[in-house]
Amino acid sequence: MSTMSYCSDTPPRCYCCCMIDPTVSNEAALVPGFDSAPIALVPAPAPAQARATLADVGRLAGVSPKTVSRVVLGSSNVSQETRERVLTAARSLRFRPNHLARNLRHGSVTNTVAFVIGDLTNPFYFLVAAGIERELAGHGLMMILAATDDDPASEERVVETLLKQRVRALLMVPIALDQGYLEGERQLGTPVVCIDRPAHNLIADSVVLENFEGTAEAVRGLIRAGHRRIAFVCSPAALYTHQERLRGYRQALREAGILDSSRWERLENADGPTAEQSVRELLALPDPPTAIIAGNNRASSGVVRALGNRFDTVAFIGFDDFELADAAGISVIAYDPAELGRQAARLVVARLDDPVGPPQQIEIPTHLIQRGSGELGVPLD
Amino acid sequence: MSTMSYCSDTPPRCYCCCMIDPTVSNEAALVPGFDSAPIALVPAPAPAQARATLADVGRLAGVSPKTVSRVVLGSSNVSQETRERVLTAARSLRFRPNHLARNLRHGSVTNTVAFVIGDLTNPFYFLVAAGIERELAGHGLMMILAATDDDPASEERVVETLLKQRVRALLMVPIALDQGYLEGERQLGTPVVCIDRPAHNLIADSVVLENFEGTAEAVRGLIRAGHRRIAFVCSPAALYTHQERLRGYRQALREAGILDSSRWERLENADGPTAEQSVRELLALPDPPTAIIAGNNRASSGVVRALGNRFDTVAFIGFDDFELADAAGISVIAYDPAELGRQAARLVVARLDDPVGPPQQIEIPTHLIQRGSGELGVPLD
DNA sequence: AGACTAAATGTCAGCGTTGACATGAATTGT
DNA sequence: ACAATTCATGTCAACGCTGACATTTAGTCT
Repeated sequence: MSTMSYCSDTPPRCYCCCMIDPTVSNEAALVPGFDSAPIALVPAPAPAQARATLADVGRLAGVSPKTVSRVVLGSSNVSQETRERVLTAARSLRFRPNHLARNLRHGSVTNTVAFVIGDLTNPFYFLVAAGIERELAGHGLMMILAATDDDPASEERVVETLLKQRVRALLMVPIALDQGYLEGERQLGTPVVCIDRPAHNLIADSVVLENFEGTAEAVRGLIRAGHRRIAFVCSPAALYTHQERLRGYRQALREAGILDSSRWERLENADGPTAEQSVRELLALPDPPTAIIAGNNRASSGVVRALGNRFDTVAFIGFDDFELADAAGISVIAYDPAELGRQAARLVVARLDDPVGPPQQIEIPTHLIQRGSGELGVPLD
Repeated sequence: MSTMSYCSDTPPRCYCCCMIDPTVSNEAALVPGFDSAPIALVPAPAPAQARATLADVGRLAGVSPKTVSRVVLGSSNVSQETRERVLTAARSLRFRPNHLARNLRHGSVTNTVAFVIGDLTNPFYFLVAAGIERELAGHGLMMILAATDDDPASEERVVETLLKQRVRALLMVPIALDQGYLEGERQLGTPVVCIDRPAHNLIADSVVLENFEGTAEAVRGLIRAGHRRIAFVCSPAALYTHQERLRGYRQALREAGILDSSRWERLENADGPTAEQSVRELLALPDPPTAIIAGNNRASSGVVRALGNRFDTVAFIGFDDFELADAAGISVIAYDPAELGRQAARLVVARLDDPVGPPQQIEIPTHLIQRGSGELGVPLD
């Protein structure tokens, strides 16, 4: 059948070293820059029965493949009698039109839109994906999900693979510092829409949150409630979103005459444990903060853990809503992640329609949900 | 360019009635059963510059398309000098091999595996998807996500669309009551792997949770702690998973001599509010339960809300872990959703390797995480 | 030198589909 | 009754790519 050697006689076998895809032929050794993925594909199964084509159906129905094609596409120029004969034949052969061939014929335009995410385990992106999926489905487009594991180098590799599959458009959460490698593709007509952060060195549409204003407004509320020592706990400042939120935080403080807040800023790491640690440190200060802002949902988890029973002595507002925040009475700066996805998908569709219009940037509004934790006043010292 | 009429002069335009895909030609009216989706596609953009093909690159480099193909595939039978000339030409034309054409040539076998989910907004499936994506990526396969919105009728429609795209395999959370419509496709060599619940009328591999034993073991623990009035709150009993968990619950009670538990079973609806309501009702009984089992994570949310401050008087164990359950000290029957996805993806790969082996069913182990809420004893009456 | 091998490259066909165009039959108009 | 029109169907080529096979060129061996 095919010449394969395995390192084990019985399944489960090793697929990383033993498998050679017979459909790729033994020519395939893959060249960097083109088919760079150093991954052996699993072999195609040997089908007991071949898949029926238009020609097969035509043969059975006694008509030409073209007539079958007409029936399948619903052309009106087919006699009722022929149509029925063809449909019967098609059903009996379990015919299913081959969209690869159709798309090739039509200039290799597919209905697939890729969504490239860094970290698949962040529930935030899932809700975004849900919004995208739904919006795209309404336009006959399918969403393909690809992850880059937050690895900038992997981003280009993944995108390259997707482009070879001729995806119709790209939706992405930019990870790499430079998306310039996509400029050529954009000129070839592939829309690129960035989500949550803007692209660099690439003319692309984008959908971002009201990071600056949302955070500033929350901090202004704390200040109005009398707080002066307000901490900001978050992930590395390098990320666009966190930059913006930090800017918003500082802006609100500045308005209140607090010019240097570096003492209350903890920006090192997004992971729960570290945010948790930061909060413990802050609370151990001789003049601990009376209010805390968490820059994202992971930081919020950390803050919740660190506050423990001191929960009603320190005001707290988190950016991003999370499950059970309502039950716990935690105030958050919230927004609709699905709306983010929906708007991004809309931009894709708009861009497919008008490839040359000026780039658009949509800002998804945020709003403060008051549940108690953010409305605490300043404790009497 | 193309003959399109819009119902509005300026974007954003209506894409549901105005758009005709010029690539699909005006023949396209779509026939039920084949291209049934009643959705007009967005038009292909008019690229400023055409996409380069092997022939274009060959022309520029002064060689035949086949030689370019050899270079791209990394064949060794190309002189170093030619190789470089070709690579230069390819880069300057921004050449990118067309996988549609390649796949067509190779018998329409793609590297795309579809994951069909009912409800995209359930974070559980996202973690599963993450596991799938990662495992598949290791085998050179991409994951395409499709949602059915928990609509059984939509399932077949979505699957049909995917099959026309010639996905390599199907991963699905079965929603419809019958997957028999896939039997033909399976015989054609497309592996089908069911996740979380088994398929009906279809020989398919599946990955499910240790629903029965996990629940039974949790209930046994409650019984050992002295509980006799143990409630079970969950979604409709029709779902396989909930059936199994309910069975496990009843089994453990039966072992303790409690033969009729219907009084403590609340199975109506998975949504938080309703589970919440159920718990309130249970607690209002003259002989309220001293322990509660929640059948899934949504029910758990409801229970948490309903318990409120009575949290330390009623023992509680939820099926499925959830964010901040640790901070809240809630005991859960947990498992690794990513592992579910990983194993499912492994089954896909194994099935691609051996299409005819006997169907496999993998059970993902669950384990009780004790955090306090499930270890409460029986209050003194 | 002539036969023989290996390496580099080319020619061709076909994967399944559908536009463009052609053909033949039935229907219409005058 | 005959051209003009409409309808049903067929033929062919091409989308981009790569296996199978053919050809050319350079290099090796006796």
